[in-house]
Amino acid sequence: MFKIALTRPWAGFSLLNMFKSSAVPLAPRDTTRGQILETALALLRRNGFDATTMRDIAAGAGLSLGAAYYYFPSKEAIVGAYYEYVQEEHLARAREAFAAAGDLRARLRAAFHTKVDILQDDRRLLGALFRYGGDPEHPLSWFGPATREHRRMSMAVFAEAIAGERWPDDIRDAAPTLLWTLHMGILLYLLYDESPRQQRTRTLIDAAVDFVIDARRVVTSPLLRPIRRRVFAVLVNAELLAPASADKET
Amino acid sequence: MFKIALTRPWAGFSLLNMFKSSAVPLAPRDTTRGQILETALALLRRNGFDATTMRDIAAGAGLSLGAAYYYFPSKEAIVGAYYEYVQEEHLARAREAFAAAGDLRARLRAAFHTKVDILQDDRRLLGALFRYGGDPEHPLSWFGPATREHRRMSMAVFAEAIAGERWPDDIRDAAPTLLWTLHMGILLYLLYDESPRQQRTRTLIDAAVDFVIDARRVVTSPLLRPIRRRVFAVLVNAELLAPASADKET
DNA sequence: GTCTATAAAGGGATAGAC
DNA sequence: GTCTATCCCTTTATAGAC
Repeated sequence: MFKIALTRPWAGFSLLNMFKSSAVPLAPRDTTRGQILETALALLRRNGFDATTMRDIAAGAGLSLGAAYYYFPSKEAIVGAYYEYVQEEHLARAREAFAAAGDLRARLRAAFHTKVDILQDDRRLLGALFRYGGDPEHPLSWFGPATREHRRMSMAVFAEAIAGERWPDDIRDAAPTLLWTLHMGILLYLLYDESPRQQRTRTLIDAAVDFVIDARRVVTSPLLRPIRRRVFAVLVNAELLAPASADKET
Repeated sequence: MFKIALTRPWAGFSLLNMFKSSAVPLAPRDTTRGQILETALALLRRNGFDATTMRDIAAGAGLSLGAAYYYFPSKEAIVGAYYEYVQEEHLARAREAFAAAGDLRARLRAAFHTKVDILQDDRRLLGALFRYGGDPEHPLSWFGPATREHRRMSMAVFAEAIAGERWPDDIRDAAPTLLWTLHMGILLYLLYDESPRQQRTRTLIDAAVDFVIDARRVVTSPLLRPIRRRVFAVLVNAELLAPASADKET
């Protein structure tokens, strides 16, 4: 098993590492790998995960089945490559929007809307990714240890969105995680949103951001400090929140 | 296709209807169906969804493959039957705990803990159910239209937990949905909880309930009424919350 | 009506020739 | 790197025994 694996491009790497080590953004048309990815994503978007077979993908890319498996160890790996692309694209688009700037409300809206911009037409594919969330062992699970780095990068976008505002330290630490959680909820909503052009998700985002702005005043109130303390302590203890970072020089 | 289907016990029913119409609780050992279910659940619990084949199940129950398919249209249907069982069991156990009563804190704890009691040893199986959540069309999706009745029943347990307390009407309407959402989050946590006997999930539940008790005071405050109103309006509009029931005679 | 036996289709994945 | 051939499994469907 090991010997054989070494003859393949993804040998010795976890699925995840493979995606990350691809210097290629998503689909450079001139490589075989790029052709497979492009074909696969078109098919996956159109027909969903189960209805798209590796045989379809190989045929669409003008290759044999075995050749497709040479480039991707599994169908899941192809979906994983798409996930990497989404992450990079979100960071890029959000930063662009942040540069145009605006107040906190505008930045938060941008953080959520750019993500939905990217995912809006790929809801069936999103649903395919969702399935791995139930398996802690799976390298593609959104909540598993294997994707910790993914989550960290995803949360970093929200950290950038709220940077430059004055926050109590504990809230600044917790906010990216809380916003990421909200964003996961919004993505679940998007999955089920059958309104034209997913307008309802857009409306929900704006309302959710308004709520966050409102909640900011309430939650930062000194009156609620005891509750806040206790809640954060519980979340840290449950490993749902990173421990407070004391190293904040500057 | 139609003619053949009519000779089978699940003919003319959706997958979901089939589960619901089963007068059998879960596994009455003396029926063939019960034997299949019992065998299947033992295998699914031990080996997970993908590693358990219909051939294993049939063999374990001392039947042919075809016979297994006679009773269950698919492997998913077997998992679905388990889901029905969980629902009924939760209602029964929670009601028993509610009868022993106690204050709101005790009742809320009971509502969450009884659910975890039932699911604790079946985390791999839970993960298998999770996968359908990404597919709005799937009859077993936890968030799809096909399982609306399931959710309603699940929320009803939480409605019973908070019954008998004094609440503002809008909060009484919203609370079961909010508690159900919290409970889904806790189940996700349970899925990933590798601590001995899932002690961390138990701790999280207790803390979450404490938070709900705390939050009750804050959220019902007249000062927050404007925010509350706006949030509930948004959630109703997003169809995440049922419209306020004005028909509350008595 | 209930079940067995079996086959065939479809698809993920791998082996090994070239 | 690419192909063909093949394995294995799920699932559907059918014929027919009891």
